[in-house]
Amino acid sequence: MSTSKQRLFEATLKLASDRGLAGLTVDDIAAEAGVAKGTVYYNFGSKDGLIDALLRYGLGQLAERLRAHADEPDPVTGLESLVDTGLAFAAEYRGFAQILVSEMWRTPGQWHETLGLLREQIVSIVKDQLQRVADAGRLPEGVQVPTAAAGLFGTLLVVALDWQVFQPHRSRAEVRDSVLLLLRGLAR
Amino acid sequence: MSTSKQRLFEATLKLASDRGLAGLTVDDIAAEAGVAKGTVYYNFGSKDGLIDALLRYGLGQLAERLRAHADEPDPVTGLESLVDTGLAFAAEYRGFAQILVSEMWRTPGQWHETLGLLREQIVSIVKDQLQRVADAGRLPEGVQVPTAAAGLFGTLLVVALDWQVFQPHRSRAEVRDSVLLLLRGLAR
Amino acid sequence: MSTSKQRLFEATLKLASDRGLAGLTVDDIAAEAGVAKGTVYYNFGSKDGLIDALLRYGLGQLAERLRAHADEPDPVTGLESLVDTGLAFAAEYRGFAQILVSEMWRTPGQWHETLGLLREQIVSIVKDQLQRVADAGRLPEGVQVPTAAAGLFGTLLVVALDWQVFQPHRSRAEVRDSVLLLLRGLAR
Amino acid sequence: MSTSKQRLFEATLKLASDRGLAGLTVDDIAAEAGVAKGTVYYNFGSKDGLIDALLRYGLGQLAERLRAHADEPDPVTGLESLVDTGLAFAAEYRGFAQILVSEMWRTPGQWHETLGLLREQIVSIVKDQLQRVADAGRLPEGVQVPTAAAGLFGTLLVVALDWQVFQPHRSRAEVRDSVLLLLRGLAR
DNA sequence: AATGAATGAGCATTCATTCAT
DNA sequence: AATGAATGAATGCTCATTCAT
Repeated sequence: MSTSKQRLFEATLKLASDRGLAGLTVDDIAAEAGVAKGTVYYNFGSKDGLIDALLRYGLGQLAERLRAHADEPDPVTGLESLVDTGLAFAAEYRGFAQILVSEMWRTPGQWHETLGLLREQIVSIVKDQLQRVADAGRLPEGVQVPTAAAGLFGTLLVVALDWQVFQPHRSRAEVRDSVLLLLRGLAR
Repeated sequence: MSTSKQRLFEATLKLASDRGLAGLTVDDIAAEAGVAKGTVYYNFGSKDGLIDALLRYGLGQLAERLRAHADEPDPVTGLESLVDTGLAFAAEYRGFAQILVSEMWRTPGQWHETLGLLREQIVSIVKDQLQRVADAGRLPEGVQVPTAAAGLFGTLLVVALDWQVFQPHRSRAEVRDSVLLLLRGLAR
Repeated sequence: MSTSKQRLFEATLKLASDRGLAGLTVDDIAAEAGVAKGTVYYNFGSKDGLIDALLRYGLGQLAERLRAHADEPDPVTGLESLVDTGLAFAAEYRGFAQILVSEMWRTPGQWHETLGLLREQIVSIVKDQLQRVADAGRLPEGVQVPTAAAGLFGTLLVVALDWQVFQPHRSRAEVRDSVLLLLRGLAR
Repeated sequence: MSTSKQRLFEATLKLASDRGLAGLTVDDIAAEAGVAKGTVYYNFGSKDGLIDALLRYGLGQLAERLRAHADEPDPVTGLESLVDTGLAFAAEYRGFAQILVSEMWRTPGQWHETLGLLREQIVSIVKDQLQRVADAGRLPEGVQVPTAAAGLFGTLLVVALDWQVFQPHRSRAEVRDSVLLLLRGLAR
């Protein structure tokens, strides 16, 4: 990836953490990245194009990290590891998580299509891990894996943000453990 | 409440469902409500004033409905009832749920203060209900009630929206049951 | 017509005479008219909208003036009078004539549709006058009235502009007479 | 002429037919020509330089064609032949004719100086031909040759474009004949 | 001789807000 | 209590031009 693109991604993420996507101007992004405004349009065509590319890039990174735990032998441990990874990612890229939660469920939002596809990707990883837990007979009867996966994804996102925004005094370990406790409720 | 205010609330909610708060103009809101633009400023002082009042109004309604189940004798049944009510509210006022999820965790968001107060109110209701479950010894050991309450609030919001936006074919009953199943995992 | 609209028409015409339509900025038009930039958008929706309205307004004025000579008893005199009126109009509203000649034959130009309709209107007036000349047996045999009308309209426009731009030293009377001489060639 | 220059001329002409000069970007021209944007600046120094060179090139071609009929023995036949050639040129290079008519009478237009010189060249050829007709005593008395020449040039341009844009169904022969009929009116 | 990534001044447009009625 | 014409700061975007390769 070109230096300009990388710098613009980083600048966008940094500013989005502070102000959200709505209050983000191309002027500011370019200034923060240390490039001219035109560079945004040369590389991404539009502000939307930049955000779209950023979403794909960021969610790609997340997917990669989440997949890294797929080969854990114990399915429940793997699921816990997945949760831990998700939390760590949200903490590291808070701006990104805020973008996701702001835009993901906006009906015809400008990036709805992109987000739908990316969500499918992530949810699918969670689903696979949950399925392994289910196959091991460690999910309560009646739980539908696809629904549970979608729910778990959203919950993780929201819990991570709630922690950062409203309970910043809590340690990451505390939050991770409380989510894991909830998950543990699932296991017989 | 005056007719104009009521009409403006309804118009805002309707439009927010389609476009989110960011893409909402005072012109559009006034047109949808069938009043002149000046009326918004006469009644609420500013666009932010309108949104702020709308948030207080909507969350007040939600709090009222949630509290209605506080006197259920069995705490677990009460918790389930609370979830059911939350889902129903989100389905009925989708635009409102979208506003919440879009704005709630935006750090210096324009309505951050208002939302923080309102969130506290709702989370507190959930917390009370969860505490009753804990007091009855039906929560897994180690679960911290305040954390769990915040998490449950966010999860409910997110699951409801995910249902409406990405899985509209599913019936409300299905979604409710799957959330309840997860909750049931908590109970021994 | 509102004051703002009128002022914007006049300002646009004035500036278009100096710089043509291409080099015209909304900032400059608004400043010249003594209104805020937003007023352009409030009244006309866009820069194109302003130009479009201006074309309709200006061509309407021209049509009105041209029709004023329709009741001249002698058809050839009427035609000469029409030419004279056209020249006077072009001299008075040079900017308008420049807009017309710049945009009229631009294939998918932004105002192509509007211009086509308006051209039809003017050409039709010329056509009626020419038809009266033809009915009086004073057109050379074989001349097709519709074609001749379209040609006369364009010629008038171009001769008027050529006079103003490249031969400003010539008096209006001279130019009028030379065009009339050409026309007189038509008459037996 | 280098290949790049030729390709850029052709590309500019092609695009100008569709969009006029104003809506023409260096990006588009270079893309259409199949060269890099920098090549325009390497060869012509600026966009204006390219247009300027194109105008000289195109009008040179036209002048060459028009002069080819100067040795026709009968002056009226020569004039008719000149008209025919002009129409044919406009039909072949419509984009060029559109550029001319759009820019020729724009007062301080960017290429005003160049266009003035070139116009003089063409008008001079027409003037010579008309003078021969006048010398043969076949112009109505009182017609001033310089004025008539300027008028004929503009008329030809405008009639040709009107035909292409608003009356494309008419055959070229028809248009030629109707212009010639008008001219014939000039002859005793 | 040619390239194309990068630039930044300039522009059309949006929209919350004001105020005279 | 309500209106809507007018405002102007703010913003996304365009495009001719430059320059290192």
